[in-house]
Amino acid sequence: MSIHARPTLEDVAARAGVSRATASRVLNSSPRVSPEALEAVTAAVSELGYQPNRAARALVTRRTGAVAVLFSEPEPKIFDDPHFARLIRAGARALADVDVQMVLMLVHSPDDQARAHRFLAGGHVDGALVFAPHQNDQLVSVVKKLPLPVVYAGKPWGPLRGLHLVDNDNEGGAVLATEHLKSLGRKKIVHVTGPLDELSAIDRLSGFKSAMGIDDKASTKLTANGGFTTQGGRKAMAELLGKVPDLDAVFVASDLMAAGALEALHEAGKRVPEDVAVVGFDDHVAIAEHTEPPLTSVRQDSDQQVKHMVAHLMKLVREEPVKTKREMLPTILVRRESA
Amino acid sequence: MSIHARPTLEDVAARAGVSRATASRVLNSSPRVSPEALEAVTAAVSELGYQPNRAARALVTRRTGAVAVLFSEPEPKIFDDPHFARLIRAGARALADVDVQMVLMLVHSPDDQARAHRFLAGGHVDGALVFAPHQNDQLVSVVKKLPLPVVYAGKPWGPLRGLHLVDNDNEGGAVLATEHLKSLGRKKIVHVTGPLDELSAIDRLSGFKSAMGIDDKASTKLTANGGFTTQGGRKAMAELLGKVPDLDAVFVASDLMAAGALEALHEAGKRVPEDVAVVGFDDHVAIAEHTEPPLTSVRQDSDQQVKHMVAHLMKLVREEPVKTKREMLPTILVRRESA
DNA sequence: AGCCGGATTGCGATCGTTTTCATAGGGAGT
DNA sequence: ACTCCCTATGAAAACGATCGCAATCCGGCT
Repeated sequence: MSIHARPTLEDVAARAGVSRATASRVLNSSPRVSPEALEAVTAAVSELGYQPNRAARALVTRRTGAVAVLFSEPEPKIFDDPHFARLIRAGARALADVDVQMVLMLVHSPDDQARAHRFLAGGHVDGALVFAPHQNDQLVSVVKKLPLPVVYAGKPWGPLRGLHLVDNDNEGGAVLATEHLKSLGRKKIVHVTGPLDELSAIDRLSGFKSAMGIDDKASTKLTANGGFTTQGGRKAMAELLGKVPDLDAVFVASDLMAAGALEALHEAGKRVPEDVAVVGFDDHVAIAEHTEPPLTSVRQDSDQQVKHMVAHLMKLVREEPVKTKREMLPTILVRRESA
Repeated sequence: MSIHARPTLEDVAARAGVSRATASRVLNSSPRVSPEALEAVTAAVSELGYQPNRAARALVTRRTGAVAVLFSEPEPKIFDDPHFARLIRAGARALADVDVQMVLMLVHSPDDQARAHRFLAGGHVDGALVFAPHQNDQLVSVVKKLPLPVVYAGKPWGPLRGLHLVDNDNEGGAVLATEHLKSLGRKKIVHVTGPLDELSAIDRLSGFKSAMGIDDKASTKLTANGGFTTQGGRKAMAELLGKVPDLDAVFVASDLMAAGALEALHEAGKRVPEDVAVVGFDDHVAIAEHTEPPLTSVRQDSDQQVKHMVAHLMKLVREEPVKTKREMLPTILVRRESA
């Protein structure tokens, strides 16, 4: 063992005066080790600054200690939407916490899909976290038929049976928002939706409808699509001001759109919240706290969501039993000044 | 070999009627293989859908086939600045292209630094790409003393000797922008800087000063710090309008700030570009094309930058000779309507 | 004293590659 | 025909961990 070579388990064992096997058992916290052995090995490990060789371990355990994180999202969104950065960050954190490598793949083109498929099928990772909210996402169909543990963020489009996922309670959050507006005494409440090829947007719309006690036909008169972008939110709000001149409250399905909606309201000379009360969704602090006025919003905790996804995935990877295939995370209303 | 087990090199060799060694040589494109062997093995590989086992390879080559991508940035920025998403995306793409796994680490707290240090020292990756623009970044000092190939994005703070980096020509770009404004006949040109603990911001300021032919003292009268945020850009612009009432052009050190600056100019009743010409920096399309009016900006190609960083790093990893330790990427001016 | 059984331990095989070294094969040169 | 050399190949030894199996130790019983 030269000075510069990293110590191996063999070195640790020698130093601790035990065999490789025993040292290994200590590292994997097996119960079948004597207290003395445990202590000796632990000491040796820290004295030598030993770190297990991932490759060697992976070779024999047939686990890579890495998971793929797949984002399927059209180009422009990734750049604009701060939600992504947040999710990526949460993923990096949560995976690092369990000492698993995160392999990030951004999948857009069919080329990317092919690459992702090859990579996943190649057994380079133990599992995958998939963020693919859109309708007919090819990535989902590709991933589905792979013999690989997968946990989805939110509901992917298509049949859900057999899929593992962690979703936010979009519908419940929308009900919360709408009820809040009603409780303020608002009579004419409208809704700016997200793109209706995303189930989160659809669920928020359902929540709105059910809290309002209206059906599809009635709801088209009270809603407009803002596409989850600031510009879209602005336009949708303007549209609604035209369709429903006497509106006095609006539930906007994302904070990004709400920022746009506020601009449109200001331009139309409406005061918030006096004339029109506004509730957003996401509780994206960087946005919600800096709008004029600060935005009341439904909080969905992405950090928690990702953390749960990771925990769930790791169970699947270790083939531990999971109680539920689908987890639903609660949402809460955060009051600021806009409603 | 059961149906479900992935084929090994042994299987490929058997099918091709050669030995493991020869098959391996084909996979690593060694020159010492006969054309027939090459063909037979290639065929066998594709028939079996063989994919080499990374762990086994890593074990013997002592290379992991993974590199770390480290971002050191205070929390809020990561969420707001679209530049990050772009860099991450470019990194994912460029690394996937060379079939290397990207391990993303976002490093903020001292805790994160410790974790990163442990991880990097643990030999879990072959090298690292480091994005750490700020002064006195602990991450840089940690990374520096590791015996690990590292390529920096832009100049890290501190002594540069021995460091490998790929930088954009910030100074040149700033000169380009300023000269352009001069060539439009503008007489009173001011500059909104980025945070002066980032060398990119400093370099852009130097470019401005040298194109204007002014010294430090003169420059403080003509500049204000916008901190690379939209809000900051707005405030800085307002400040400059106060300090230099007769200004007729402004070079803003980032598009994000330029968006803020435009708002401030509109509020002050200035027309762009008639009263005040504006040039941004980054050519961040999602911003520059949607401002009012569309923004003339200096393009720095982040995709290229990252691609070069990856190429450079891979050379270091393979211990190939590199001609220059430092690469400088050119910038160009993209004209739109603001100047 | 002899035997039994549970708790610890170590031996050695194993994972799937790369790589060194020795060998076989086959012109070319004498 | 014999050597010489160069090319293509294969046998086998790594790489550093995990884990099944057998061996050892020890106290407690008979």
